[in-house]
Amino acid sequence: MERNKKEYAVRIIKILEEDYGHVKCALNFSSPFELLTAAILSAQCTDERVNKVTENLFKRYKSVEDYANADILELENYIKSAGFFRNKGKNIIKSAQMVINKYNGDVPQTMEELLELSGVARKTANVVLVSAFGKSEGIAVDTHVIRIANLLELTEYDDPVKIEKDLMKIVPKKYWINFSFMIQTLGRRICKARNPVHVFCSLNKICPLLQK
DNA sequence: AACTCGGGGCA
DNA sequence: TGCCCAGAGTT
Repeated sequence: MERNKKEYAVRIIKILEEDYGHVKCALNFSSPFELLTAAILSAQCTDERVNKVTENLFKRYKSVEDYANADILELENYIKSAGFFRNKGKNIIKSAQMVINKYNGDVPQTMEELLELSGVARKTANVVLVSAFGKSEGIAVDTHVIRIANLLELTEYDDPVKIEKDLMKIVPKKYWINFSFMIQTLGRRICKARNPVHVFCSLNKICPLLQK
């Protein structure tokens, strides 16, 4: 079963690479801490909306110190439209303080350390590792990945931790980074949670949903 | 395992 | 105007 699923996964990846092989992180940022901030904001929020928020946020706050010393109410005002802004504002400031106090101002580069930061769990940590540092200790699993991996019958159930473990067994390691980017892009643009655009889907020849 | 934490887009 | 989208933390 594992071998067949691996071959199936690679087939999917090869097809997706034709359309999405060049795709990178959808979040805008110009430093690791900006990416960390954007990634924290992206919880339960689309990347497009995060980019809208960070456009002004990144003009107002330039350094990790600026975030660590930020007035919570003022910062919250900048990030309101990303939703859950009271949690996220607190988390951004607390994470900035920890980056300064514990890591000398540099965003840490391991999963274990990133998970200690406020507002950072596995999905966000994976995003930071991949896009800020080009490292991957796992596969970023968001709702797009859950939906599409289940749809393609690569995985089952909806526990992101379990899905990530299963995908790490099925997807060859050299594809981990691109797999997330490509699936997320497909999920945002084509294979949406609602009203998927089957005609434009790269996978419409093999999608189990369309074979019945 | 179940709950809380908002706001924006679209019908 | 009400439904749906998108993760982390706490109990």
